[in-house]
Amino acid sequence: MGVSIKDIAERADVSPSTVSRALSDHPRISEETKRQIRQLAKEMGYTPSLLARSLVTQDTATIGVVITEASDPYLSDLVMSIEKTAQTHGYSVLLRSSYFDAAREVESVYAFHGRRVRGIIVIGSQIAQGYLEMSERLPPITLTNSPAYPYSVSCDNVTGAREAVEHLFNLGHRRIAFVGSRRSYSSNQARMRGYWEVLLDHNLPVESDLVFEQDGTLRGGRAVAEDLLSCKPLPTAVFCFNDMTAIGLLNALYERGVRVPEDLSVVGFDDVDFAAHFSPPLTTVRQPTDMMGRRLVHLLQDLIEGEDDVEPEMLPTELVVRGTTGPARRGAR
Amino acid sequence: MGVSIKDIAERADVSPSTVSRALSDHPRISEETKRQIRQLAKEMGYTPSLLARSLVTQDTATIGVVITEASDPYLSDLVMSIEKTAQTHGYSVLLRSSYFDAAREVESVYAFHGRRVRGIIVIGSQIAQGYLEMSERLPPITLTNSPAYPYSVSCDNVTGAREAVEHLFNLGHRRIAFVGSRRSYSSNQARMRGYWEVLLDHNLPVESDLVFEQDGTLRGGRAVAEDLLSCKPLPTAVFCFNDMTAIGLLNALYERGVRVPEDLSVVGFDDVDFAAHFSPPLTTVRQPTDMMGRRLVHLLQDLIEGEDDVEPEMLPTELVVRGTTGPARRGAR
DNA sequence: CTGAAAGCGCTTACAG
DNA sequence: CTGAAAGCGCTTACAG
Repeated sequence: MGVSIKDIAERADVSPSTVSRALSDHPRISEETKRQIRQLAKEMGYTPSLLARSLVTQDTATIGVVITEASDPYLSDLVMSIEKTAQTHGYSVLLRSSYFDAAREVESVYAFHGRRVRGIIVIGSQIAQGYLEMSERLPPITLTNSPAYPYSVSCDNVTGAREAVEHLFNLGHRRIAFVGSRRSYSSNQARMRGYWEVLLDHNLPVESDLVFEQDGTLRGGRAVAEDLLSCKPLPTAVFCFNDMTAIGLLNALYERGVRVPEDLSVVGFDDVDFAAHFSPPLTTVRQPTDMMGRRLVHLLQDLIEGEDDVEPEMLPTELVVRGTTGPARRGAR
Repeated sequence: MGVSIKDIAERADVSPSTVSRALSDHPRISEETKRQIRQLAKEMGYTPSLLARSLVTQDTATIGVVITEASDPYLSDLVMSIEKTAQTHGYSVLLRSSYFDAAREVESVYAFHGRRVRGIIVIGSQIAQGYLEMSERLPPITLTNSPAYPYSVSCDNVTGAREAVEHLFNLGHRRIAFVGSRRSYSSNQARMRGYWEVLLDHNLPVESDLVFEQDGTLRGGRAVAEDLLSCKPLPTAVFCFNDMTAIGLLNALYERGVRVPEDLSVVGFDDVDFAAHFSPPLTTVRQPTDMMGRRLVHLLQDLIEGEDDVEPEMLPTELVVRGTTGPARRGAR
């Protein structure tokens, strides 16, 4: 159907080998021949089949990215950063969603392998350590926020969460709630741990009815408001798993006439683009999203090149204090 | 390196052809042989190379998606919808960003062609009609919001914009500003046209200093506030190219003490997820994002299958009135 | 400087 | 029911 190297060879009256070499600028082909063949290739609208090339070179120059779902700007920013870095390094990226389902995640990984990607990045893996037991025939796999997995790039979720909760504590808050995400999520576990640690450090009781499990979405944040407001005594502050949850919650609070931060302080996590654009602007923990994308690709690159003695990476977060946190209500102390 | 059909053939003491057929459940292979070979394949950790298969079947079962940049939730939602639909139809998706640059866009299209994708979706094309003059050797290309291009899925930007501006007019607004995006953007042109049409319909002057060119980002929306507020007399309402612009603007207005909607009404476009979660919730024009993604893939599918007599599709929008629009200030009428 | 040949890992008519 | 052969579109030692 398309134009092949053979077609060009015929027209140029040379062998296919020569065409191949001319096109890849092989040193031992005469300039004259090269010029002629390049010209012909252009005329005939030739685009080399990377498919065929990959088969012989054993290099598809492709990486696969498994994402849970991109309805979270943090995740799409991460994907963009990965794609950008990958492209810089000459890789194409294949994308696939797992919809938070372990089976679909694994299926995607195998589908990628079938396409002979050089490496795979799984964002928000549901099985994390599970890859250690199946990595026999698979290409290198890199994970986010799974610091126990040897090939991973995480942000320091525990410390980030600690800083957020310390911040609340320092503002005088003593009843601090946590709205988490899915339990299977390692980043959720880490952030919850940070939350607990601070409470314990300050001899505050860890009350299970101040801990809520949600799904990291706007809707989840909205949905939790009801339960949160029926706690008694009311918490004076809430630390949320991520910005989406925080914003959903803020919205529901606003509708109910709960003032932020006067009645309730709220902290998010991620510092997505529009967190700063919310009113009041959201206090949150910034993740080095762009950096994570870059490190993820570089780590994968190292693994692809056979570099084996790599370490899990842990990137620092940064507390960004804005308008949704303030001193605890007097009466509540 | 990996396990191939040949390796299995040797171990099973049959020919590679038989292995291939057994694995693809060919009817004329004995059940016994099939079972044995499947078993062996599993044991040996065989994953067929779709690369090799594609080369012979001339079908990579892959489509390419060119995106401008996913920092806009509308765009990432669209990509997700495309990916979901593509996966349902057995296609993998290759992703690439153009960063609003025509050259990078075209480069991406050719890169996809090199990988022999079956079709390409370009979101937010910078060259639109340009594809008509180069489609000779390329796979089918489908565009968004370029209704003049024969293979496209658009939402009815003109009508959507008209409804937004009519809504403002009906609230008594007579000085209505427009904050647009890049001029090269066909959806921007269409929305601007809708804006103009309504003004003309009502014999309102079209004032060029009420029309601003921005870039469709939060930052762009923020940046325009200064200029907008220096118009005299002040406009009483603003129609924005998209929700990101509107939210950036709202934020800057809030900081300056301009009340919305009392002092200024604001309308967005897209109805991204968190538009409803903003406070006040954003009045906007809803795009059928999910539907667009599905139609885009189906259209591409038709073209791939040789279905030639397709029509550009135009999907309806829906005005969603929420909290950022209200009656014009008395004095301003 | 150029060509013939083998091979990447599959599929699929063509025989038997 | 199974195999040998050709071929998809390239690259790359091996010769000359």
